[in-house]
Amino acid sequence: MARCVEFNEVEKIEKAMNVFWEKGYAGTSMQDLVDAMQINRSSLYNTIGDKHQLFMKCISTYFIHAMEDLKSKVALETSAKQALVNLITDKAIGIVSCDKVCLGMKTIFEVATENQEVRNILKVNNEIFLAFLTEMVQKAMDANEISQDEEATLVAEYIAASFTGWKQSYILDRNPIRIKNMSAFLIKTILN
Amino acid sequence: MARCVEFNEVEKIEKAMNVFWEKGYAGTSMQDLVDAMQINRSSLYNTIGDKHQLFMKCISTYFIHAMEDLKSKVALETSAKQALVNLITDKAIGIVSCDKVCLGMKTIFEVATENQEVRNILKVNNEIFLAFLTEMVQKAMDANEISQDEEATLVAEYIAASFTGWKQSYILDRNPIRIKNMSAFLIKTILN
DNA sequence: TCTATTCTGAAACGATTATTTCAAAATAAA
DNA sequence: TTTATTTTGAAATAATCGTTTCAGAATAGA
Repeated sequence: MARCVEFNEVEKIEKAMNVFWEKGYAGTSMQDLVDAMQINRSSLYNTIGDKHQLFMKCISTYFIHAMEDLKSKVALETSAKQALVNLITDKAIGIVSCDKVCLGMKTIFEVATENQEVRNILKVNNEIFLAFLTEMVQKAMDANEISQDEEATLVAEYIAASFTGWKQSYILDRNPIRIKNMSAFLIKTILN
Repeated sequence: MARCVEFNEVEKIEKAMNVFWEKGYAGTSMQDLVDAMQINRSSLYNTIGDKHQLFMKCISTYFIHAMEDLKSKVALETSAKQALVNLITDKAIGIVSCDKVCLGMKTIFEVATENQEVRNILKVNNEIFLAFLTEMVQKAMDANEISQDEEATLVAEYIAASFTGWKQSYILDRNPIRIKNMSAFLIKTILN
């Protein structure tokens, strides 16, 4: 009976995601968003909602992509330990090959402390990631590839926390060697 | 010949610092600042400058306080290793006893990537902190209190990066035990 | 007390903020 | 083609943004 939406929502969300990624939540204006998304202001409000709702969709999309990327890379490896080493090395490379701050990390420090809803979606997604990591660590332990002195959960959390620390270091120093050394050190101390 | 400034600048800067600390740079308005500082808008612009200049002063003040705090705590300890253990433990406790994000960390992720001047002041102060940490690690190595397998600089950077990672974890999970376990694990793997 | 200078308070600045409104264009079914 | 419904574009909204202006209050030296 009526006209249909003309734009691809997923595609537009991804464009919005990149703006938030670059400027942060408070630093991004609706004007920035409609410019980047190439969508009309009222279409945006009609189909997606306000700034906060759009942001939530962006965060979700971001994590879906991140997990897909992660799983595709791990899937190729049969040894759990080697998969972990690859994952850590890959993260270290990822950190130094992009000067932007990962949207997840940026959001944790900018909005998660004040906005309950944002904190919650980050928390949930982080737990999915941690569960995935824990499973890998546990597999490596079961296969006797790495030490079983610590609990798998702790090791997984420790690895995840390291990534954020490396990014902080790289934002300030822009020194890829430091990140490489830290990742090598993490691998050495954990996966022995 | 003329009237003098009536307010204590240092005192006002500290009040401004707390606002930025809570709301971030973009999230803080000049209105928020004049309200918290209890100072007139024009007095603020006359004596301190615009938002950016005020922010820079806040960052400086923040780091001065942080370093003073750090040095006073370390000064009491004679063993370099024990001083390191205390420092790490203390940081872990600090992270879980405040739901706010450390102003330094918050700023690194919010503004440092885009604003050269902010990045630079953070970088300089971070290097002072790292130099201080490195010296402690080196002393502990020289005294044969900890392993000398790694370079002192790397160990110091690794410790500093861990703090940021722990904060990220705590923002999401609010789980003090996790932070305690991670700090214990760091101490165990590094200071042996 | 007078005068020169500076600080102070409040109002005003134009630009931008997020969001809403509404007439006109578009389109799917009748 | 007509009609009912929805999208779209642009303008308008009221609020807030960072910053400036300026008359008047305050004060230190003459």
